[in-house]
Amino acid sequence: MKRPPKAPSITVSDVAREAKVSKATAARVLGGYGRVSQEVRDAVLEAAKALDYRPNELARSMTTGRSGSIGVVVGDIENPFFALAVRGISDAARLSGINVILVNSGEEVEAEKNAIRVLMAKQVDGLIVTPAQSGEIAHLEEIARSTCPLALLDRALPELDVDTVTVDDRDAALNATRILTRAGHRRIAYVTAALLSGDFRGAESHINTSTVRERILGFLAACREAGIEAPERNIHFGSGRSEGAHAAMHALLQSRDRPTAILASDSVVALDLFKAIRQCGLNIPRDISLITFHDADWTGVTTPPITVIDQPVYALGKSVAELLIRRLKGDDRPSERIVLPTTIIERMSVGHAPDESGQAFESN
Amino acid sequence: MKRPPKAPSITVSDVAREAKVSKATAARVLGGYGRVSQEVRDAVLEAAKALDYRPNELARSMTTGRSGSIGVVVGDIENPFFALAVRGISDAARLSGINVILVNSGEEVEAEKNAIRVLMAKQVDGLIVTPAQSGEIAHLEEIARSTCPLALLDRALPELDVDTVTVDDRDAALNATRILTRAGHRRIAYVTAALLSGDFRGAESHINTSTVRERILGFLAACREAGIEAPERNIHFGSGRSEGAHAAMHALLQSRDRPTAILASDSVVALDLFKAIRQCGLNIPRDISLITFHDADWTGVTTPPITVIDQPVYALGKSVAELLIRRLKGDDRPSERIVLPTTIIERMSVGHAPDESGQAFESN
DNA sequence: GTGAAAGCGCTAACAA
DNA sequence: TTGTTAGCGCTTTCAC
Repeated sequence: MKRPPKAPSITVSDVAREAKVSKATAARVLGGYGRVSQEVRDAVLEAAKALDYRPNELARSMTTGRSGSIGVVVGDIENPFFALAVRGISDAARLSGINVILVNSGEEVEAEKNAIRVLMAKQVDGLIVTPAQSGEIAHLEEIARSTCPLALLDRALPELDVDTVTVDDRDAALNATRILTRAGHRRIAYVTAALLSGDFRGAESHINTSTVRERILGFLAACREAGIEAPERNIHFGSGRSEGAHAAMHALLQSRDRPTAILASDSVVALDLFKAIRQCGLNIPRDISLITFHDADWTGVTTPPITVIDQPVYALGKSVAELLIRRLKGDDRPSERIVLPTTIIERMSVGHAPDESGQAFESN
Repeated sequence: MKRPPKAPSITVSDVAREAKVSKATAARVLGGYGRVSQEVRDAVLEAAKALDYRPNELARSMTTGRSGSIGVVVGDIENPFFALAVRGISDAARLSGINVILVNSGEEVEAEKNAIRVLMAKQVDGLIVTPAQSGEIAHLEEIARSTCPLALLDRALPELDVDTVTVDDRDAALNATRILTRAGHRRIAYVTAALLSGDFRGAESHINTSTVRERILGFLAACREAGIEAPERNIHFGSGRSEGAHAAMHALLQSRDRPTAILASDSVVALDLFKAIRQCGLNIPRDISLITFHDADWTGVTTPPITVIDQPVYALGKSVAELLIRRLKGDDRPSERIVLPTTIIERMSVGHAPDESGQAFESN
């Protein structure tokens, strides 16, 4: 069977001719707008079926200006957190008959910029983004200024007044850290894959990715509450999946004053930490305690199972999509910032801090 | 700041007027085709920048017939297997400047059909699909007959003569099962999330999703080789994430003649099995051995770590995308079926079969 | 209720 | 090299 060089696709005109009506009339019934008599409608539909007519969405979008799809830019679709959030978005979108075009930024601003450019060029009706870096948001500000609705997922940007859905990161970090301090830990590390742009030391309020800032604020608050000095020394950025990060993790675990407890920013980081802890011959929870954000599947099956901060990830995606879709439908209330609550699932990865003599107590 | 009701976007004509050239000339430099003198080009580019011109991809696609994007339909983006394969596809696509539109079918044929319809309507240049069900492939056959290149990922369809990339599932299942039989196991179960359409008993050759069929063939071959009778009794379909599947899993593990070893079809099923095994108070590998397809992250950190079939998942995605992109570029060699090799990573989840008296030996 | 005609923003023949 | 002129397939006035 040979492939014809070009697909001679059936158009509205073809259907109109077949049904012996005008192009406009055929278009009306095929496009589902305007008023058409029942008889004519039936005739057109029959002709369409006979000819196997398929609408050309592109042409439709071009005239209407609407594409019926929204663009979603996430940091890393391989992270179960995003995978689940995306399902929340997809489900909500499907309910409204809206398609989702998904692009991965790999947490790189350039990729993010490019993705947004492409999506805009494809005339998406709206955009959902998890900003990769808080430093460079000019491209997002531009969208916010435009007529294309933008919504932020998981990471708020204070200077961007758009619909945003996040979780109460500060509270979550606070509560998680308290579990650690109450177990007697003093050397507690917060380990995140996020990159820090510029210097940090005490300038936590200048971190403008909300997720990162809020968590650090919660972490520090709990530490200070427990009278821990200079807790900010124990915040470790950039623990993503790189050689350097891996090495840094090992260095951290093998240093003389290694932390006795760690709070991980996501399940991917936590898994890396878990592996590194093992490789260093350390035992959870005897030598070191671990709590992580995100109740990933595997956290319940390790030995010991990991205590986690359970975020309503699916709801996060669902809500942000609903917010965006409401905008698409013309709602123009002032932008909303929804903060979803988290809970902590206590499992077995937190133990008492080893005492100064080096002897350890088990617990939990 | 008020939002204007409509975006008066800058068009080629606007740029042409500003640069004092014809629309065609402006279009040539903006679209990057045809020949234009350097001076004129600069003038147009400058005008475009001054006006902040953004091309309308939709309009472009409509005239060229090409959209510069490919559609990808996967079963479940939350499955790390697909997430990784999708990254392979995305990376390959990016290298060719092609965009990826991703849709989740949720392993449902209706959703798959719908996704394909939408993608075609959006004029994607090509399609990559992991067919949800082998029974209903009329919609895929239709694409195959059309001018839109189609490529299959991970699951081959014998009656569909299109580019396909899979792994050597039969060989993988054969080798994995042999590890089990050699450890003395006789009651070995194969557990898969796949649904069986129609009856099964001995009719394995009628299963037309290659992945499922090939694995079963390999599994059965190894069982027969070991002299195990009626091994097909131990094949369990439909172990996805449903109430029923969960119950069935527990029933299987608690039955009098429960298997002493299990081969799982993917890491999601394996994790569920792992949890169920624990809940039933069984111990791996003492009471039951476990091997799974896909070297998911977590399989190395459980106690014990799980022996896995390591599939080249990223390469799977990358290859299929490369094949498809080659087609887009006009290559019309006969369709190719690439089968990638797998390896087995032996960890600690396989033990000797308990002897008939019920006493167990540990091993591995 | 129906039809004729004018575009949407772009590319692609064809002339000049 | 540049400009002119048609469309792509659809929606949308605006008459009839």
